[in-house]
Amino acid sequence: MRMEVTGKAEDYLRGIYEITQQKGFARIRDIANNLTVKPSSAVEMVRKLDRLQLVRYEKYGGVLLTTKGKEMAEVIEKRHETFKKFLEIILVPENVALKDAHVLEHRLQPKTILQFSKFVDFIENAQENPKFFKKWRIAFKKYCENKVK
Amino acid sequence: MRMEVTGKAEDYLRGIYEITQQKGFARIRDIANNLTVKPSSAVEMVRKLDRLQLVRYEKYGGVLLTTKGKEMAEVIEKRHETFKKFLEIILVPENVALKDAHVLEHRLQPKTILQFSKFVDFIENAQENPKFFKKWRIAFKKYCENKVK
DNA sequence: TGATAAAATTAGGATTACCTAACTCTTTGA
DNA sequence: TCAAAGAGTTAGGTAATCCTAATTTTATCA
Repeated sequence: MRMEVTGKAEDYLRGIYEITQQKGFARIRDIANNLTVKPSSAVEMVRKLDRLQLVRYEKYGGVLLTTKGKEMAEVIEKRHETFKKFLEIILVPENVALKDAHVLEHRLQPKTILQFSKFVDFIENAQENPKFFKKWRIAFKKYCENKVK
Repeated sequence: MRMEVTGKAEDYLRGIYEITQQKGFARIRDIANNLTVKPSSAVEMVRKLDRLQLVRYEKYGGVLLTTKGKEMAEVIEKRHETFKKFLEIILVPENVALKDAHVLEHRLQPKTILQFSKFVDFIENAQENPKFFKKWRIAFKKYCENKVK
């Protein structure tokens, strides 16, 4: 069995991170709910993450992120936020954006992710000329509304 | 064996379409090269596409798209172009964009794809106010150059 | 035309991720 | 405290893709 942090492993890591933020630790059941999989699938992945030293896990016990796992989860979380913001900017409805942000996160090369993130910053921050960007967003919204199809 | 047109099947379909545009038909070897897989993998997928009636294929013969397959490939191709253009707009280098456009295409929901495509149109066409958009693109480019990291 | 090279196919495996069903722990409340 | 109920685990499968190595078919050219 090869041991790599695949896209799915990252999803789980982010899920565990989110749960941990709320209640200090994660149970298999929480993880399964968060990822919308069966508990048996969650156990399988958690065992893998344990082998990779990204979480600490004991049978019938809670799941905790290791330092390494937490660091990785934070990078993943940030990337996730970038994609969520980006989808908001291009006016994807929130319920759709929520699912698709996950899809966008995996397998993109660092350079592409960087550019996504720069784009989001450019639009969001834009301290240099706030009016310009407000204008831009309004124009895009209008464009979407008119061209109905 | 369930029979669905998965993400990978779409990749193959687009590959076959591209090859067909150039030389009228596709051989297994061409397909394997286009997709960067071994010929044995190409055979496997081509057989699947044949079962789905998306290509016509005979052992040791060429591969042709059916009408249905061609229609589907055209939709896929257009979507692919949208993502490629989008990556150009956010200044992802072409060699990186080429690979990542593929990644972006799969599993996104129709609404999200529509918004990507509207965004690209908005930026590219922008007949209403060409200066505004030129300004926008230059501003984004500058933004990327300054904020080096 | 027949030997060799090239192309295509098949068989047999591997990987990732998911599931169901049966079991085993743990927790909880009467 | 002890029996259900709930949570977690395991075993055994499925599906999609890909691979290597062996085999078969087709093409080429001396």
